[in-house]
Amino acid sequence: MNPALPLRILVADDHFIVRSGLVALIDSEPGMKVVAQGADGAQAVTLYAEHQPDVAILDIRMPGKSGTEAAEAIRQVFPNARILMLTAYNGDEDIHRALRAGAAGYILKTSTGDDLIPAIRAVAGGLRWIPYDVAGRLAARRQYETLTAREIDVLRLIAKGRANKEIAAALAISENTVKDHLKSILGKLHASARTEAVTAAVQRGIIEL
Amino acid sequence: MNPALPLRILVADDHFIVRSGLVALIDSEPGMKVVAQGADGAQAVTLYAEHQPDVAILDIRMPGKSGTEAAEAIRQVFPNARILMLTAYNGDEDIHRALRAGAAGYILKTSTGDDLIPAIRAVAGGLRWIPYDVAGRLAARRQYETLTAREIDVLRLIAKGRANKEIAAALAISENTVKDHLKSILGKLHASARTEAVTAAVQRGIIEL
DNA sequence: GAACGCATCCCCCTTTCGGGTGGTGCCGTC
DNA sequence: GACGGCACCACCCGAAAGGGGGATGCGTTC
Repeated sequence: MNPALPLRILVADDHFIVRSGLVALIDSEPGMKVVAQGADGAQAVTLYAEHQPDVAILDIRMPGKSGTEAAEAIRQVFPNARILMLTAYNGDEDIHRALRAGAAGYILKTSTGDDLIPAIRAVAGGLRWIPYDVAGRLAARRQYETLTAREIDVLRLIAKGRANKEIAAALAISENTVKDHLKSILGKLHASARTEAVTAAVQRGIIEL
Repeated sequence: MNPALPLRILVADDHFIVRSGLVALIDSEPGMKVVAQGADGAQAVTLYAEHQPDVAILDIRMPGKSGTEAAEAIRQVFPNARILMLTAYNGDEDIHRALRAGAAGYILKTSTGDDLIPAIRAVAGGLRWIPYDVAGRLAARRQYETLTAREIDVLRLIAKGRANKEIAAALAISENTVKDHLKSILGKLHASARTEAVTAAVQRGIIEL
């Protein structure tokens, strides 16, 4: 990477105002500039392939394809993609998801330019950027298994308040099978009741409300 | 208000990046400029009194004193304060709280400059500014009664997946009473099961996950 | 003081849920 | 071909949920 050339950056966030803030902060910094902007994960993937920037800054929560999904999609095609995940929340789940999806670092939306710019440079240089206060929490984080497509189908209907019998009718399967999927969901999410499963899944970004 | 003088604007948002975006968008617009920035509701109140801007743009959700609380505090001292509420979410509950707190307008963080600038001018001119889709929802909005404080206590524990018996123990009341509150919650939110009540309440901004 | 909302408690009942055990067929991996 | 994961189905059973009913006390509002 030639230090004489400015860092080329892609930003993706569903909030136009946030994108404007990022652009303002980045473009006013010598040696880096925003070359593309997207409003959701799907756009981020397309724009990444088109511009192949040095760093992609993705909001972790976006409508449609989320930042994590976009990161996974990008890194399937460009395994060396350097991704900096942006989030409004400081929850462990978001952070872990970001890193698992292949992000090299993450920053909070509360970050000032004094934090954002070094983070971008670090990620561009192939380093990781993880805020100190949560680096330790990550290791002790509780693991959970991934849900299958069918389990997520069931979970979405559970979130709508549907009873097992109604879910069975909607998916054209037996109520026993719905219960089977539910058992599996409860086990994987370490939940003891359907309501807890739904809130846990929402917090982890598995489903949306 | 003299049209020759630029509109003086206060922005308050806990996300530095969002503040930067607002400043960039506003200051690049002729006839308006940001005169003060705050990171929470308390700062917004102090800065408002200090600068007495033409328009205050407040994030509805901030740590400590929220945007709605700040708006109420400001309008107690300055009843003619023109407040534009900013939010990432468009839950009905947020919108109602904002308008009830005395906000003249309401914009989403997804808004572009083409939406933000007219909103500021409208509010500065003493008009209301409600996004079209929000206005429609407000009119056609499914009416639901407000929950009591105790019902929200119960609902929060339900959202955590607690059983009625556990909730009774946590709140030091009888399980029958918990069931009574739940019955009331289900009726008020037009839900048929506790899980649906939780998702409906989250979507309306009554509780958070 | 009557009416009302709120919080509290109690009973009843039926349905649903959650957890256990068992099985089949399919598909991909080792 | 054996193994594991997945989707599917079945049965049992105790616990939990939810939908009725009625009741008390305590404030506030009319």
